[in-house]
Amino acid sequence: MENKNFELDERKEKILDAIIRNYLETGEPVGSRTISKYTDLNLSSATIRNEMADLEELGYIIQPHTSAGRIPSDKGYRFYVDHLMQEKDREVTEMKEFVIEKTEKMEQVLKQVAKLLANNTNYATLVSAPAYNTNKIKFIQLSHVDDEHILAVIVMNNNMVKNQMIDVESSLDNETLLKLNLLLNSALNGLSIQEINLGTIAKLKEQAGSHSTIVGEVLDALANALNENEDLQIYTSGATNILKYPELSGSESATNLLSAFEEKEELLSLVTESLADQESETGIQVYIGNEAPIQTMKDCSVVTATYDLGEGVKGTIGIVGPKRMDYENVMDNLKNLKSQLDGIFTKPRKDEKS
Amino acid sequence: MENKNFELDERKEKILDAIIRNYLETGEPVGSRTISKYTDLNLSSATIRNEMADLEELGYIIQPHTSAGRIPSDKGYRFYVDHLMQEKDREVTEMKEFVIEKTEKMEQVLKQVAKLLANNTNYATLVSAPAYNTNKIKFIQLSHVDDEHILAVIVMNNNMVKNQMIDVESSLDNETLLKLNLLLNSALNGLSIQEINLGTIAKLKEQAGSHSTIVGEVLDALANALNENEDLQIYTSGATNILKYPELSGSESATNLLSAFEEKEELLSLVTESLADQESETGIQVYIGNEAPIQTMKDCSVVTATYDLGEGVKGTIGIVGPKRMDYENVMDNLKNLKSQLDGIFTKPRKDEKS
DNA sequence: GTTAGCACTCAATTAATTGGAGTGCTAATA
DNA sequence: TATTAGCACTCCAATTAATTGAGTGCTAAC
Repeated sequence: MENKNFELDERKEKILDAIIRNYLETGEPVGSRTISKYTDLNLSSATIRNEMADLEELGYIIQPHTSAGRIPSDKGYRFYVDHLMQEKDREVTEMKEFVIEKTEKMEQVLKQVAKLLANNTNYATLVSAPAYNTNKIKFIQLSHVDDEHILAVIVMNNNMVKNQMIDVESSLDNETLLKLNLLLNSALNGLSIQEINLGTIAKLKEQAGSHSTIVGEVLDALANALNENEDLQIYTSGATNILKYPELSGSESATNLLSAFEEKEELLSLVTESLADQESETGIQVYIGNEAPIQTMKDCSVVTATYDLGEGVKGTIGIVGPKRMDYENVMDNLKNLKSQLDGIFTKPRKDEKS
Repeated sequence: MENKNFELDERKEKILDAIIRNYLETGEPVGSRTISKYTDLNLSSATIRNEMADLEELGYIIQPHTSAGRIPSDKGYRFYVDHLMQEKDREVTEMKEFVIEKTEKMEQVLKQVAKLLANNTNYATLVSAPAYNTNKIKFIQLSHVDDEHILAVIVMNNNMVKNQMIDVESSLDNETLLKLNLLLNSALNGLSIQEINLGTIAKLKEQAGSHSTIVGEVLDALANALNENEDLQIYTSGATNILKYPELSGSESATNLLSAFEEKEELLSLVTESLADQESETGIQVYIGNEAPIQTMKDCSVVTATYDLGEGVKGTIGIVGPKRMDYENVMDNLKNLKSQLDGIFTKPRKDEKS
């Protein structure tokens, strides 16, 4: 009655909690007798039955068929995640196995994170590379490769490097190349991709004079190189874990899920959605069943965390599994990895041997 | 009797052929009555039965259980592939859908090839990036990025580009950098990775004088960049197709296969093996059942083709599916793609619009 | 408000039944 | 001697029937 929430009194909450916990463990519909013993409420199964009937009416649990036990509904899971689940706030340092090897290559790290998470949770995981669209150009260089090709090397703020080969009609002499280099650098250095607008471009081409076509190509290449790579940098692991859960592997949705993880294109919308959805203070989002951003995952639960490298550069870590998911463990893991990733690539790393 | 092969007379061959073709189509064990009608031999089912008994004794076909039809054994498939199958030698040009969009990026092309093949065959496919270890260095450039970093850009013969960021203690002035560039290029241009031996290195370091540590780092970076990428460049597609075939998806081997395609590490040995196994004049290898290079695929058939970019640079295209595989179609597709890939990256490409 | 008791329901397991495709063998046929 | 028709036999696969048991809802007593 005096509980903060109107629908459920404390006893109902406890019973719901017990039902869900039990179901998470066993995966079997749970009956009144089980609860009667499982809890410390000292109530008979008959009483539990009455309460369960109420809980079902309120939509928190479901009976797969008459004369079966109850399983949590989406609403039930939601309530569990929001109110019942106790988040274990272990300190990060406790978990030795989680220490990420600091490698030069971001790619390696992210792959490793995906794998680590999959191993720890037994669900399917994905990690998106950070979206560097606010990142700035640090340095551009055109080099003569052979008579028909110029190589454009672009270095970004975070020391990410992009290459683009450019075909040219006729060979350029060194002097022109040097001039173009100078021109491009003075015009573009310090700008982010968004900041390169039509004005900048027009001005640049004007200054380039007879070589404006080359400049145009460089700009195309720039946009090209940066977009293309951002588009689809998602690392996944443990997709086959999906098959471990009968509630998923049975239906054809399992195949769709596996395909999604193989093609990765569909996962992109999951990432963007989750990046947009950051209301919670923890930076962790939970999608249950139909709440999931993409239809393919309507029979799953999806938990995502957004890691933040500072300056608006963000990426996503995600876990996809059955609704009957060990939310506590999953969120714990995510929180942990998130805190380790936050800032890892921008932080100075002086402790390396080489 | 006067047949080139000792075990089977012509009639038995025809019957075996009919059995296998029928089984490839239907996936069901095939009985004597079916064959009696299917072929133009005009034999009664009883006669066929006798012949089938012989074929079984010789090991070409198998009876799943008494009172079932026969299915091909591994030996049967092998005979089919080697002697019975007719390879349709369509000209390449016929197949419009196969035209590969010529993109700048090798990666894109290979991904596309994998996908194309998976779509055309409904099996799982993999494409390995070519091993460029015999490829030569075309051009090296060190650039000043900031006070603590130098960027090494290495362009190979085939216009492949590698980057490696190098940490330096203290900033180098432009002149030194220019000198180093000159030195590195004159020493290393035209060499393949194998050709850079200790002598070259010692000499190079000597010439570099006080900057020999930098040179060392560049060489490390070089080896590093080139090895690392060669290690594990395998593109896959259609792995989930495996689930379409009951004989695979039933057992747990399906999960193992899917994992192998997800992790990709295991596939590496498949690639190396198939590169080693090139006896056939067509450049295509067929592994049936236990012949497969890796244990995970013992219940499958694996067909690989080796494409050749010239100068010893080679890669593999592979298909993994059930033993009951449409070998003709698969080999046709592989031959086709192989011929399109052969030399594609080294050939001059003048027909592009830009 | 709680509980014991009882009749009822329904999935899941196991057992029994049947149908049919296919074989192997034998004896007749060309 | 090779081929074929005929028949008894085998065994999987699919169907139906019987059994079990966990769990419920309801009622009446505490």
